[in-house]
Amino acid sequence: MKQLEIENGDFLPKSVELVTLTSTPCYQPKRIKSVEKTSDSVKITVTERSSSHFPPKKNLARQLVFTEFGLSPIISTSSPLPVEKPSSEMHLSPRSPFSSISKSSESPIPVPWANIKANNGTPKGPKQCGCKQSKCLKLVVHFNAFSFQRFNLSEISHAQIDRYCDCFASGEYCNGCTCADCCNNVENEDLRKAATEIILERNPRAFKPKISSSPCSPQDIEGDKIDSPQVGRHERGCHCKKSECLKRYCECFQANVFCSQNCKCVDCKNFEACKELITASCKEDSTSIICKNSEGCYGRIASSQMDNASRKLYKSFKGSEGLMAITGGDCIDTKIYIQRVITTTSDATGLSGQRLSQESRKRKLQELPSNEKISPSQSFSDLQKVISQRSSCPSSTLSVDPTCHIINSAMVGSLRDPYRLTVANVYHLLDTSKVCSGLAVLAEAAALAQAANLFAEVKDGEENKNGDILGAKEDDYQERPAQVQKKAADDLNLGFAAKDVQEGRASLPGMVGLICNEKNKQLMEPTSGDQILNRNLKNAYAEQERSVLSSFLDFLEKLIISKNMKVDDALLFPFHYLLRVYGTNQCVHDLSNHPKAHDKEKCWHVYLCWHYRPQ
DNA sequence: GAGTTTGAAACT
DNA sequence: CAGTTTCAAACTC
Repeated sequence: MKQLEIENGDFLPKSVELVTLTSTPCYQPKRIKSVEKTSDSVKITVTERSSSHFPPKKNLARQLVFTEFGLSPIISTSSPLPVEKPSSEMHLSPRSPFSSISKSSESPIPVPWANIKANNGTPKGPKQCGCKQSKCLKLVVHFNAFSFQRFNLSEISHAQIDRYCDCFASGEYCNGCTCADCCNNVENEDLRKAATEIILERNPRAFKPKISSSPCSPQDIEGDKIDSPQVGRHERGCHCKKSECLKRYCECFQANVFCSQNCKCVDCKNFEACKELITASCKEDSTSIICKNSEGCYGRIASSQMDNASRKLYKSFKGSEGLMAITGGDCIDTKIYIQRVITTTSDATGLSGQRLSQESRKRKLQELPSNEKISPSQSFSDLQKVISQRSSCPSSTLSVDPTCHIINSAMVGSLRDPYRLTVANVYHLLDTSKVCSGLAVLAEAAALAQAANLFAEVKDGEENKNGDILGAKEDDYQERPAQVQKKAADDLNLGFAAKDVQEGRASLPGMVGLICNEKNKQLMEPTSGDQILNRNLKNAYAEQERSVLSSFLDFLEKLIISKNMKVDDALLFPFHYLLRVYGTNQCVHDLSNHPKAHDKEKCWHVYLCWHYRPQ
């Protein structure tokens, strides 16, 4: 344990001592164990975590030398490896630009709390901490002079609020605070800097903004200025469990950003679809400005059934690589939409209040085959991309966010009602799993439709050239090994078709295989069979998913309007889709007369087999 | 204003 | 990685 004299003798205290109880030669997080202050010295005791690769050396002293203008180089007395310096630099000083500006009433900085009012409606003004045990130096801060210098004002204006000592976090000294035993002042500048250094060393990103800027969606630009989007999202995401991300406990909510994929929150309501609710929530406590950032949140939906639903949704649209390649885009709204769908249907099942324990989730995940262990964000991302095509689909007649205003309208006048109850009035009869089943069926249907189109194209083309060739090729196909047919069906996500093929009763004799055959020969003669298949089916994937999801949105729109839905009506989605695509009731008639009419899903399959039967 | 709740971060 | 502890703000009464 050593003590080093302060270089500038006029700068108190005279010595600063940093003691590491354990240390490693490499960078390891440290913890401030204690801070002892005497009249002429300060001792900061930190512990460093041991590393399995580098057994700790105990009682390794590290010394910090403080000068009036900052920290001198850290001397690591026995470390053979260089200590990893934080990527960011701290230049906290009593006269830091941020400090001087933000404290001023004339500050041009729109400090986060500028618009925050206490519950009694009186402006809180610049935050004043009330720390009692941390000496206003402990724990990580997320906003400081460095970030101020580095990021522009519009970025930092979005509330880099921290739960810990706000004064320290903002690079300011405590002034007029109610804190106890405060070390965040001029007299303890050395301590302050040491703490900062340690925090940075433990986490080089600690002083970087938690809320990052990100592009807003096009519709965000709309609307009045007051509701202009709060650009950005929480970098690390929140983990709220009880607040539904609608209270200021939630860092995202507090920072005026919607929850994002980074979040691991439960029962999240902090996404755009709940804008009205958020507005209401904010109006109630008058503590926040509403934003329109369209970053949806994939906060976990607190329902085991929902987990299943998510998986089903994903499964329905699994195999969308083709679409991914085509779309490539990232429409933010789609996340919101899906979440809204999931959330509301989850609510409808009455399970929204039930939280799926991590244990349960884990178990569920383990139950899945390895190839189905889809991370929520992964499936969500896929769905997002799929639906994003909807807005670019020329045939779409829907608004960008058709249900949003409907939901919101329903909320008008009952803004204080829990979102769950309001929406449940619309969705309460919906059965999530059945809707998902409908989606799965539709995915198959659309794939078939697309396959049929391809088939027709190929057929027409061939007939123009040689009317006899097609029949011959179809005959050829029927003689191909069943594995090839199965592969084609699988790749088109034609579950039932694949099954039929396996069972030796190909419901669509020759069609898929023929398409593959033809396309193979036309485009990809020299490549492998799998490659050929994949390329040929790309467009089919895209059309399949686009069609289904577009239709599903229509369906939901109608569903929301209808208040007399029966549970089984969720299965009407395929029919809705069929009617939309073909504009006929013939399918319904055919299905109702079918021996398997009692099973709507099977009927749907049967109908498709009939509809696309070889002519 | 006191007590409770909440969730981030630290810690084990 | 999961559970626990610490902490300070948010919230409730």
